[in-house]
Amino acid sequence: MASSTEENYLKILFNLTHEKGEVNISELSSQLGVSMPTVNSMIKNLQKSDLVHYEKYKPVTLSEKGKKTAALIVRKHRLTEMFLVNKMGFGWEEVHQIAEQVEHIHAPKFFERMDEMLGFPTVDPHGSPIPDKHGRMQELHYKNLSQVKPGNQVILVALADSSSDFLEFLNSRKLKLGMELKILSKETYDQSMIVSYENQQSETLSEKVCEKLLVRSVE
Amino acid sequence: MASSTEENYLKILFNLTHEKGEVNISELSSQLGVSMPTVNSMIKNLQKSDLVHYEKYKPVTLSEKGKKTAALIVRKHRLTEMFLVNKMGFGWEEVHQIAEQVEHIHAPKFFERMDEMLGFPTVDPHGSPIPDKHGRMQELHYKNLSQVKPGNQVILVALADSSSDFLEFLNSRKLKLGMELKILSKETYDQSMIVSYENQQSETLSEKVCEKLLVRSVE
DNA sequence: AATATTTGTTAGATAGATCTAACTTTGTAC
DNA sequence: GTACAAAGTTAGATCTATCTAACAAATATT
Ligand SMILES: [Mn+2]
Ligand SMILES: [Mn+2]
Ligand SMILES: [Mn+2]
Ligand SMILES: [Mn+2]
Repeated sequence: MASSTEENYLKILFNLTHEKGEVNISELSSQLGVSMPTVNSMIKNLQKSDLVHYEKYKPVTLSEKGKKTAALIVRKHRLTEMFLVNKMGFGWEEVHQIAEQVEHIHAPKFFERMDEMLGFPTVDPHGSPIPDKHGRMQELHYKNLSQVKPGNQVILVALADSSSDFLEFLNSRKLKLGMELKILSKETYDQSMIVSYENQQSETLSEKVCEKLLVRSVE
Repeated sequence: MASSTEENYLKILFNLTHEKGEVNISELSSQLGVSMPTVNSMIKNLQKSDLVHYEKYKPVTLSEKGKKTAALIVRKHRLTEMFLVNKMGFGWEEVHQIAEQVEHIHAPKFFERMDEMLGFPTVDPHGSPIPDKHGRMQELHYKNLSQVKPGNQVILVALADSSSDFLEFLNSRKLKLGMELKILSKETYDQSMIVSYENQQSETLSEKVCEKLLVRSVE
């Protein structure tokens, strides 16, 4: 069985693969906060357990076994976040650090029970998909709000950044998933947008923020 | 901060202190499933952090700091067991192994929230007291059922053994905490007792079982 | 009291996860 | 196409948690 340390490597490998396609040693090093030699030796280790494919000086890729293992950890992480928000009353900005620890618990029934109590959710509180119990995750490709043309109306469905800083920013602007947003205008100089939501307030959102808001069109 | 390993040593030290008064290296060794030299070196380690008092060839005792640290881990363990039973629908025989892992999570709000949701319970699903958030635990000294005289009526309030084997045995006899029991008779040869509960069935319980059932008198 | 058993300690080894320093390979810029 | 910078590797050290083998102290048995 993989140690917590190994599990953290696999999970970051899994997330970086989906975000950027390729994963190299220096990226892992900075994401994990450990030195490159440490990553190098751990990767050799994971290779011995057939969890990754690796050749000297080439990017690291997860094996099928590694992908499934990683997906099941991500599943535990996201189910935990959902449970903390929906069943225990935490804010979406508070749950990541707790889930980071709970994801390493080995107790299948514990997570099955969470899943049941939550009604088998398919996304976490930040809109990220929850892999199923076989480790299959649907790839959701949403638009950035920054790519939407003025006059259009969309629904906020997920976030490309779940850092607590960003989540607190969204709290301060009363932005929540599921909200309908209408793009009133876009400033050509800095790409900032004026957005109104649900007939109430309207806010100016910088390009940086709009790039992190993932939306789908109102059908 | 103490590692999970150190936390497990402290917790067992805490429990053994309450059960037997003294704690020696070989007892720790067998309870933890590690060799005596391993315990010896870990105890020196805990001593360096002022968590235990220790002199060569003498029993180990927790320092005040160690007692409080241990009590707070026991608190997390027992709150978790209570949460799993009362809020997640687990049986009392299923929760110990999960709590053994969850107790090492560092997230005060997580356990405070459990506590609130449970209505600030004072005992766990096996009747063991839950230390308060300052690490103070009330010492409950109940009678053994085996010490009760025939004809008397008592309430089952706690267990001196929470192993899943024993809990499954209790399940099979439909014994639950809070039940009123009446001692019908006691066999002088083997100290077994015939006990009736709540007017329904009556069961013969061996001495071994009666010693593990903690009761208080019906007032 | 002498001996045997149990309990505890010391020494030395190993495995996992990490580091720094030094070196090598790969990729980029001129 | 040489030279520089960035990325990656190797070697060697450290710290934690564990083990076994050998020895020592405390306790129990006869
Ligand atoms: Mn998260
Ligand atoms: Mn983690
Ligand atoms: Mn327990
Ligand atoms: Mn534990």
